[in-house]
Amino acid sequence: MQRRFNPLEADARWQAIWDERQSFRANDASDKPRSYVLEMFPYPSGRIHIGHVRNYSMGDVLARFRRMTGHEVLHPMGWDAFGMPAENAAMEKKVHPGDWTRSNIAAMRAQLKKLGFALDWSRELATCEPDYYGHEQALFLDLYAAGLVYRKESAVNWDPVDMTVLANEQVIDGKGWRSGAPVEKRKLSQWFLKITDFADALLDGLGTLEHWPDKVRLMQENWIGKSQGLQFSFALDQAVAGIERLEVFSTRPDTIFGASFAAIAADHPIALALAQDNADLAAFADQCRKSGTAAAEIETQEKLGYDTGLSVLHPFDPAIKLPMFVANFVLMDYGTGAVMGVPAHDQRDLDFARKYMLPVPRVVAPEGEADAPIHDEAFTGAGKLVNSRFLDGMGIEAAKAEVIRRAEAGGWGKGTTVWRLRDWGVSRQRYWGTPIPIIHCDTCGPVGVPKHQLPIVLPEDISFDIPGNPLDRHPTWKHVDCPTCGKPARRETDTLDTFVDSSWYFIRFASQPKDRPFDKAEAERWLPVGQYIGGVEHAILHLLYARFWTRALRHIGALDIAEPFTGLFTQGMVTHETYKAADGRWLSPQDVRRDGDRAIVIDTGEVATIGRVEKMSKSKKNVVDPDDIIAQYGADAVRWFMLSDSPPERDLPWTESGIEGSWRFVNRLWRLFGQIDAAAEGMDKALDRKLHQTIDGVARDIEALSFNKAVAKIYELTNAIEKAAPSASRNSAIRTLALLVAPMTPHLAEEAWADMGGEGLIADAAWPAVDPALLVEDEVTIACQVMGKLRDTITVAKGTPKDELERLALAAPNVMRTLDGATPKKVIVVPDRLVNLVI
RNA sequence: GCUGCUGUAGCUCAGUGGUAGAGCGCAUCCUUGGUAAGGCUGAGGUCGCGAGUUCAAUCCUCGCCAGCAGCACCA
Repeated sequence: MQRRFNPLEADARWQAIWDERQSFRANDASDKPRSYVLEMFPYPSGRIHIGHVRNYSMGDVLARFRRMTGHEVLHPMGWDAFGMPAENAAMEKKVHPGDWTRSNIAAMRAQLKKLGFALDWSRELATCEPDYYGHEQALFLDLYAAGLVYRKESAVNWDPVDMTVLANEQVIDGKGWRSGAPVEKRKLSQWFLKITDFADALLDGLGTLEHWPDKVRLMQENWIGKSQGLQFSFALDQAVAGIERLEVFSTRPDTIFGASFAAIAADHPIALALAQDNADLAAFADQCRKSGTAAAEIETQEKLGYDTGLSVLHPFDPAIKLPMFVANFVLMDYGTGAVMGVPAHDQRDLDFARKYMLPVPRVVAPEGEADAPIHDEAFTGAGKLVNSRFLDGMGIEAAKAEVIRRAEAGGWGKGTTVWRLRDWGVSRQRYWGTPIPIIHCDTCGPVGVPKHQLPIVLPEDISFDIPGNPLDRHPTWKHVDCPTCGKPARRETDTLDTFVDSSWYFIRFASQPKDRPFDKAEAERWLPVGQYIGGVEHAILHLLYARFWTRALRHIGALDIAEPFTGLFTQGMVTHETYKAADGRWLSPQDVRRDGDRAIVIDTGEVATIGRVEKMSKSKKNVVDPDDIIAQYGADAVRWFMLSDSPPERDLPWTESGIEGSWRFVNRLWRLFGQIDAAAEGMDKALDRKLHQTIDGVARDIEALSFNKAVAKIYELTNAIEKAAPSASRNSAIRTLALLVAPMTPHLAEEAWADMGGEGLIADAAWPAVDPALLVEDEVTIACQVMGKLRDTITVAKGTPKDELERLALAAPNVMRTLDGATPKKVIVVPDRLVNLVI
């Protein structure tokens, strides 16, 4: 039996069988332990890319492994189907966003199926269908009723040519990415979700997420940005436009006696008022607004200020007057838009003070350094308060508490927590999204759509011929009667941010009744998601929003889960070399042939420049199409390559030789599977031991998502089996090997299993049991060292006593030669490990 | 600037307080009736650098260097 493994034929055959038997359908009624394995659902851009293949291969290995270890597994797939690319396609190609999206979904579904993933397709959903977004509207109304949704004016990036709102990343150098027109800031009334109500809970919750990468937790922590301090007010020495006090926030109220100036943002109400009749100040403020916020600019930007000529009075001593500046480093949208400047203990304030020759009084100092002058570096370390009247001698924390206490007693300040996190603006002035289920009535104001009228379905007859929001200019769609008073009213024409769609899809996967978003009890049986796998680019927004949404649902009693994803894994990208032609054009890998260290352009024979290894992207042309690769090598070789080599959290460089190596290995396995020798007898203890160590190790590695380690162990086992002489042990090892690779190369494994006469499908088989007795070696190799240097080794039975080891080591030929008759001064014996002789 | 991660063979990575490993690549040879291949053998490593702990450090500790990533005038 030496026929070749033919993946094209075998892949399709097994996929059809799994489909037919509904092998991967999750059983809601099962009493097995449950395991919810989820990969971030894709945006239906039209084609699966290699990054998806890597992501879903990892999830699939885990899902299949969990099935083999007796779990009832939920492993679903769906489509994050709303969003701008569909509208862009509509404008460029004159196709309806719905048609475009649905045909993309069909194409990508077919691609995914060709990879043989163990998915429960019966739960497939697309967020652009009314039977999904209608339920989302219901949830939105529930949150609205609970006071977690509100409306307020907010500035947006407005593209005056496309007549549309742009996301921040669509604004390039102040211009719209598509139109190139200068972007305007416009104030629009928009809907917000009160994520800030949960800021503390979301921050605290991070502590419970032990199976999340530290870096993601840290990123969320930074994003939430909790700072505690004192918010207090300075009295102004003269009122400006009726404003008599300046509110500031400080995390270092202990340094209040070190303040030597106050600074306000260019957009601060006081600055705006003063600029009315001060052209210089107005010009300065304009300059501040223009300066960029890019990291590089911030790094080099000089601290600039404009002296208002006004002063503020120190709250503990009105005799102390501090000058008030407008400064370019104070941000209006953080805290109160005003700060107290303490140059000795804040670097920015110090830079500023040096420039404007302001005093730099030191108020915190380590023991004995009270008089140490401040030079170019602000002192932010620990110490005791000095030059601070009643605070002198206190530690920093005690001083903070004391200042807050006195401020609260005096009624001019309050201990406060300031968050970087803002409420979540969910309004998008676009067509291809979930319509916000609100009706605006001149009499009643905004009114939630009654639930029985849901879903509010997007109108189909729209056009993208002219700029602007098609919903807003649709002739009839927005005209409805007010559900409360019956008078003519208007629908909200904004749609929801697509991050709302992805904030609860994992719940809908777990339970999808027709008449409501989900069944509480049913969803709670599957949730939370035990293992979530996706790209680190979603580390902040998607994951934070989903966490918020889950908590909000708990708040309204809809679902009693605190955290949606107890386990999170962020996988690395798939990268590829880049190639450039002599004229600077990017070349695709198909156009280039590798020849040793050089890359040759196939058509012309020219030498191409080999560039950096980068994330695959269309612009650099360094993409490979999964379809091509699958057609060439089959699904299993692709899956195997995705799992081997690089640790999953790191980037994986795609190489031609790598995929070829995987293909060769698949064939090597196939040949090996054909080598069961019915006539062979006898045990091979060493092989048995290797087998059981591998079963154990691979299981641990898969549980830890260390797929590359599992792959390495399977390579080792394969080597060992190939080298072993025929025996009953070897036959058994070959059979077991099929089980070990079943989660990774399932088509090959099924084929081999059938060939070997295995019972049923290998997809339904159990993970092989480990014999613990075989995990330990009974013979060990002992290192024999002289002065810590290895001179010889001896092989002995495990547990050989110390004195015996010492005797054997002294007799080892190379040891004797090295000792050359000398008597060891000291002998170190570590049983089962080594003997070290010190002379 | 702050935080985190990484540094082991040409490449991608396992690994361990005590003999340094795999895949790919490379070289030699064999096979050409497993053949869009298969196999034998082999070369190749101051385990980033420096110090400390230890009988013994690639591994533990400290310092440094390099690369990558995230955050960032956040008061």
